[in-house]
Amino acid sequence: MPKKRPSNKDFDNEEVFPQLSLDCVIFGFNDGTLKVLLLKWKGTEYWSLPGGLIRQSEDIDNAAIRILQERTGLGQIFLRQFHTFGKIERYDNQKIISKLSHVIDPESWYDRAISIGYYALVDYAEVFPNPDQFTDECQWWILEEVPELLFDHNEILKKALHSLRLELSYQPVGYNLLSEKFTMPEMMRMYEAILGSKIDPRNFQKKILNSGIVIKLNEVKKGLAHKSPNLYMFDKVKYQQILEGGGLFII
Amino acid sequence: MPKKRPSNKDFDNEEVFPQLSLDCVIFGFNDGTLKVLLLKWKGTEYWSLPGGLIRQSEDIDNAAIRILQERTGLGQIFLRQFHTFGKIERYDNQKIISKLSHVIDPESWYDRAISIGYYALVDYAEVFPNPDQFTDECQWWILEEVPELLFDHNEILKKALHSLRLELSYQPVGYNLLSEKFTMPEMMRMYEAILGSKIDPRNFQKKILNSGIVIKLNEVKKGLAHKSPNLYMFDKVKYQQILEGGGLFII
DNA sequence: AGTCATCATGTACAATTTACACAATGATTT
DNA sequence: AAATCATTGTGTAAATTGTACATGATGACT
Repeated sequence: MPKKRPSNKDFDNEEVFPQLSLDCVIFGFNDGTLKVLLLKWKGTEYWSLPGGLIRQSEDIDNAAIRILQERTGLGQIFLRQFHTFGKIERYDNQKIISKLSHVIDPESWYDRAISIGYYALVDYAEVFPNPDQFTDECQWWILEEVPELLFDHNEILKKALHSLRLELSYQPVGYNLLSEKFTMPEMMRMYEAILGSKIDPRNFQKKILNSGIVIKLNEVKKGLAHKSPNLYMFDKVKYQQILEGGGLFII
Repeated sequence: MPKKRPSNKDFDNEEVFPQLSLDCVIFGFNDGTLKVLLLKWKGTEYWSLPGGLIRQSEDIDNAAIRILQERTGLGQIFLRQFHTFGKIERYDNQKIISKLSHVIDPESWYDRAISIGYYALVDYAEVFPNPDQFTDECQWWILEEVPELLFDHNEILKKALHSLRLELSYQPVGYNLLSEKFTMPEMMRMYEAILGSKIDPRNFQKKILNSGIVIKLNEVKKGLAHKSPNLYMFDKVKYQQILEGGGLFII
């Protein structure tokens, strides 16, 4: 079915896997809402998820780490492979080519590609968004306000969020979305943002403290408009114990 | 890193994705234990999971369905994509070539391949195991007795089982592992086999009946050595409702 | 000094999960 | 025909977990 199948090269002249790509859903948390990092393609108003190709010389997990590094500047990342997308018609190829022909070379474009999806949780405050060579903007979007994306990226995002929610329900996930020190309401709002529902603060606090994954500090967060909330940190040892098995946790 | 990159063909002369494969972990349940369908490579004593290549003309889900159909004869299948394996050194390539050089052509063999893993749950009694063109035996193995497998297939199997266990705990998965009519102890032993732990029969029965996914029939299973157990069936409507969303459920 | 939004906290009730033992069945043996 | 034996089927009480809910304390701002 594909018309052309040139041997693909990436830009370091590193050989890459043909017809295979990797897409990253990068979640951040700020101001009480979940955010996603999106890229705007050069000379267009079209947005997509960050992604890239997989080099012959790297593990796919490392490809995801590299792409994340390039887009966010972060080295310490929570990453999960969540699904591989391989429908024949993931999106309308002609439409994509017509939208992006000034950036991509239609001659070296495959009719079909399979994409491996990863999602990442990062500390919003430490990210320096960085466009790639196809794009001229890299920006956080509020999850609920994400526009129509190129390719099948809305579906990928939806599936990533679904996987994140599932994971959250049986594992503590927050580590990388919050700053090192955080308040209980911050953590609670993060859970609310991910799950998309309200949580009772008393029950939440009880549950989190009972699990032992956080340590209460003798410090409060000053400078807010109201009562200064107490600060907490994750108990890294306990946290890791609970995460035991399953997934890629780089720290 | 790969030395050769020929355009790969499969045997219907259908073009396939290069450097990409698909592996299936096919679970069955019989005689109180979980079983896995394995293939023995021609002229060797080496076993592997069933697998294959992905055609340019099919969705990856359909590739998995096709492979399953070819190995088991079954059309109605419960399938889940659970992970994509993409380490550089998933296994020792030279070792594989030396073991299988009489079956595979080392010239058309990639130095590296990425494999998409699916697991399937099938009704043991209805499967007709069927080797492929590289193998001369297709057989059920008891999960605990699975030998050392070719490639990284022991790891893939381990991850599949892990995913199945996770899924079992939030979805009623049994439908496809049991015959149409089954007894409560059979169902319980299936859960025990998957989870690898004992379950209290009174609590199990209570839970399953309360969930409403099974219907008690006015029939017992005769011919056993002891008291004839009652038969049950799944309530398909209820079952589907509970499965709502998430995953590939082919029926 | 008063106002106000936010933070911190405990108890009672409901729901769920866990632990646990014995009588009934029906094929097999004596 | 009676006894044996492995297996099936069933209920209750205790413990645990989850849920619902309201008020006083704080600290910046006016």
